[in-house]
Amino acid sequence: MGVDPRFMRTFVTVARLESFSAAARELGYTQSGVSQHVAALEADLGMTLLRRRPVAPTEAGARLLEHASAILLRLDAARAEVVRTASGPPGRAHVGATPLSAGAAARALAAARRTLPAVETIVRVGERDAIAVAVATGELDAGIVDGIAAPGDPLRLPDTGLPVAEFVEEPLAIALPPGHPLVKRRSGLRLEDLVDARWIEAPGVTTSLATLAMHARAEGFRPALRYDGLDVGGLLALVEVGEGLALLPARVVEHGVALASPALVHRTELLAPEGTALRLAD
Amino acid sequence: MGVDPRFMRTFVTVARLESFSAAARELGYTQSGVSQHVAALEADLGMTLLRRRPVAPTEAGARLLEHASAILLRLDAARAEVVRTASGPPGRAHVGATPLSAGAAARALAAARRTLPAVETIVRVGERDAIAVAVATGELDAGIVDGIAAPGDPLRLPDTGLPVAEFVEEPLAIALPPGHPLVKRRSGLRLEDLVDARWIEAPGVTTSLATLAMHARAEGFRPALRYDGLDVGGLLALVEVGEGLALLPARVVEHGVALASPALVHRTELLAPEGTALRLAD
DNA sequence: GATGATTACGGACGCCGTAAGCATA
DNA sequence: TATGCTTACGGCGTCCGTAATCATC
Repeated sequence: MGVDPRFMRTFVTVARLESFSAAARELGYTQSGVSQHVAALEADLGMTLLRRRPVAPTEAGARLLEHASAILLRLDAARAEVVRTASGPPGRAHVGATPLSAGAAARALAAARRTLPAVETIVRVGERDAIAVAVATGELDAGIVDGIAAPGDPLRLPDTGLPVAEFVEEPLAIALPPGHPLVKRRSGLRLEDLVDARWIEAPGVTTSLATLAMHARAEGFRPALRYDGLDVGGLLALVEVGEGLALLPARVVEHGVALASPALVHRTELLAPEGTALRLAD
Repeated sequence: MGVDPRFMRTFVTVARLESFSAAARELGYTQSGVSQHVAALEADLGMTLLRRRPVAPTEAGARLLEHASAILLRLDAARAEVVRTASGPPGRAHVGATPLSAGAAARALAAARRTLPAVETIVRVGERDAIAVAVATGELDAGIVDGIAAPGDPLRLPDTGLPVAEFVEEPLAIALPPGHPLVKRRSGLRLEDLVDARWIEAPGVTTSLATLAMHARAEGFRPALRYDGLDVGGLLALVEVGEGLALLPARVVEHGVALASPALVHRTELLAPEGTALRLAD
């Protein structure tokens, strides 16, 4: 009846590794134990969740998987937040940042240095959701992430219950190669006008084209090229040689055209438990 | 180490009822069992979660509470969604609707009647989050809810993993008493211009003033009057006699002024598991 | 036949009720 | 003193490992 969350943990591991025995190794159980975990889940729900040999989720198992990882994440977040209340003054400041917010992270740390004692400090640059998860689970003490959103709207992050401590919104611009006819055009461009343009998919740096399409409420936005780097310079270089366009905060775009005003903004959020010493304000 | 989710369930119940024995009665345990549940949680997390006599959450307990209800909801939603995959063709159509979307619900049902067999049908009108939760946990088969949002943005609902099957967006208007100087003004009004107006807080019908303030990115919006009804007519009547203003879909507003265009829209969403026969389209 | 999942079984642990103890209003 | 939470203890169910069985590539 109660369904131990560890069973779900083994279930998602088995599904990910597509193997009972591999999951057993990873989790420190025996092959038999893993089998029993899955069997218990299946008995509790009254249906088979995995097809065996090859191991693959059934229809029901696939549905459970979507929920299971979210639940496990939130469980970890809950534990982390509770134990955080017990810890005294911070002896460390491990901060995560997305590439476009690394500058903001640096300034925030510098400002905090004035009041903070000399604690061990680490800055880690990574993908947005990964940073949010790391902060929620207590692996990091604060995170600064960015993305595009409607004005006033929080970023769409994995559901961890983590509060947005602060945020800053900036105008967006479409980065273009220098000399492009649209550069420095008087009036701003609407995103919908550029569905058929050659876009660069750079999920590590800026919003993926899929979410961009959702905000523009338009189909299309097919990637001409994919950039897997975690830095803005590389992406801008690709734009400059004409490989494609990218939507970025106007601040970092040298050659480009502003986005028609209030539809979308670039948003930088500070994710941290209450009482953080960091400030985004400039 | 594993923490049975039932422990969290008892924990939130104890916190809600502020009593171990009352929680025991409600959950069908003995007083001793409840005590042991809480003790197990406290032991697992290594800190006390509740102060006794009077029963009140500690700092750590309060943090846990925020997560616990979300986790329990998602657990119920996961179970409901998995068992739904097993159920064959629907033998019933229990549909929930918020007051402002009851009309849309009626039309959707009428349209579905053409293809659907004569199944038992119930329409329940209720508060927005309650309907979302009921659909997620399988209590209802579909829900139609409404609220205000930025164009293209989904409504902010409790995190259940439930997909938005369909949605419709409409312009908003500020309902005014007839003869009000602003009625039928040429240009639309911005929300920020009306922070100091007399607003009616009607959480059962339209968005609460708190979320309204968040979208307008402005403080203020203090309620002049609170309306606890679940119907639009009563709210409009209050507006008409000059008790205050309300933000509503333009469709239902007879005397009023349109909202300056693209900032906010009224959004109606169909919440249902995949494969629903309902359609919002008109 | 080898790899890998399931079933059988036993020890240990954990859940929960009964009943006694203890603290606070 | 009474109400209400905690602790002691015992039965039963559950978890998980070892080992044997079964199935699939």
